[in-house]
Amino acid sequence: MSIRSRTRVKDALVSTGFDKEITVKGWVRTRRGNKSIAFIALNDGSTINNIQVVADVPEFPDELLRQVTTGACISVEGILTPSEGKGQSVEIKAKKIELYGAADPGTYPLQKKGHSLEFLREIAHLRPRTNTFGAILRIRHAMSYAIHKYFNDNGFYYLHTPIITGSDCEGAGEMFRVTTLDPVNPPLNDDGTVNYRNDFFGKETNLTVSGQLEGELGALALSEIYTFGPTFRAENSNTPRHLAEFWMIEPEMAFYDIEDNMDLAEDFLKYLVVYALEHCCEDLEFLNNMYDKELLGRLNSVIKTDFERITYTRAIDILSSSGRKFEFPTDWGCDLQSEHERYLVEQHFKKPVIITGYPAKIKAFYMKQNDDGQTVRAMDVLFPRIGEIVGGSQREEDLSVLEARIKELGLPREELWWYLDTRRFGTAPHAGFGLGFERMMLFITGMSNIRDVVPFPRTPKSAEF
RNA sequence: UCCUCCUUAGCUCAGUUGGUUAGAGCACCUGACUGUUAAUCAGGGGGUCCUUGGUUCAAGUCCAAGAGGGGGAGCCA
Repeated sequence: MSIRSRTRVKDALVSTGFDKEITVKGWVRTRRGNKSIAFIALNDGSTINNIQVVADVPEFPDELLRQVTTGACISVEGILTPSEGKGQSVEIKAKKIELYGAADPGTYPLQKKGHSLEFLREIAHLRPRTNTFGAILRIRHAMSYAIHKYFNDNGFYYLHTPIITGSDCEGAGEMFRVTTLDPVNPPLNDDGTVNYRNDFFGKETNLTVSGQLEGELGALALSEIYTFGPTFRAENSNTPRHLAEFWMIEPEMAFYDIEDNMDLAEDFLKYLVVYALEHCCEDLEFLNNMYDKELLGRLNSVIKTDFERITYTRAIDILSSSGRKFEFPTDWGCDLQSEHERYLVEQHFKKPVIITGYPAKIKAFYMKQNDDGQTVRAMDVLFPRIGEIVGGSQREEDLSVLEARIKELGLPREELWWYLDTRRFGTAPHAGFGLGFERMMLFITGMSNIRDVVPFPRTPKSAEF
């Protein structure tokens, strides 16, 4: 028999093939019992639930059972039977137990009792074996799949935008440099600056902070594309909502205006929530019970409600006439701060809010300018607890307007020649947005720290594992 | 980067006004128990009180600096 032939715990738990021999493999969560009988809770990650293995102690070598402790990995051959005890419907009467790997109980860091999330972050190599992280990682997989499924089913093409970029004008944040030059003794120009002509790419390169500009190139050929890949920001952001390495989904669509863009974002977000509720029910129930009693209620309410759509100007009016004292000013032209966004979403509307029509001067160069000459067709989707989860816009497709804007902001026009070419040749109205995958995961799982919804978080001063 | 709080056993935490040998629960080890459910019961081992310096007759406790972590803010997704 091949070593991989096994019944997954998930399948065994719902099987009615009683009195037949099956093999399960996994990691021991707990072992209870006495001199004559042992109960082993076994988990293989296929589900949050464990299967109970029952062993008649005298039938197994002492040495073997002594090593079947929390954390050990074993293979069990036995008979699937309806459980004699309460608490589970099926169990396995063990006939043969093979120990793949012991886990010294004195030094194995994970215990049957709950650990703090802070402690688990220090042992991120082992935390996937906990109920919490098993659930989160299964949900993370399901959400990744749902993203691809949604776009595929709606005629979008998955475009792979580059991870290494020679463009430093994306303007989304500080970048990580990519180089093969000797950091101790790099070649220098006469003026003392680093000479990148001899670097691997012959120019200065960085890790991408956004695939949007390249995404637009794809949309202006394939009509509807999306990207879904890692994104890197070297900002010194120390918050529960920021990572230095995170995943971003960026759909980009030709022949969409800002209204179509909002419709897509709202439909997409609701689709993901529905998908999670339908496919990750047990994991979500666990998270609801252990971490956030309002999680399921919140998820269910979001899919039933229309997102509130307001302009920036209206948002400022609401904030100014709210009678609330904010730390930051709410004058027209000021950027909305966290406290403003939270007030709008959590106090005023009590549901997701999409804000459009931001002042041009606080938004990026590529956003479509409105006829008022003041505002741009930007949109931010604000979620309860998370804040900004989506940021997007209709793009400026008019070459002369775009060039004027680039000049106004002092951006390096020459480096954007390829981007501007799309407006020069067969330009089209188009729009798109970016969704932070881990921010979506925060909302879906109810976790409060973004470091707990990614397997191996990278944050300032932290790149362990 | 700024503000603020925290750091005591493997984990979670208590430790009074500065005062003898620093405690608890869980975990671990030993033993008891023939269906357990975070099993239960009895016993046992286990400490660089984050680091460095200072105040004091005396510091886990007070002061200063540093390190690590949490929360809030900024930047953003």
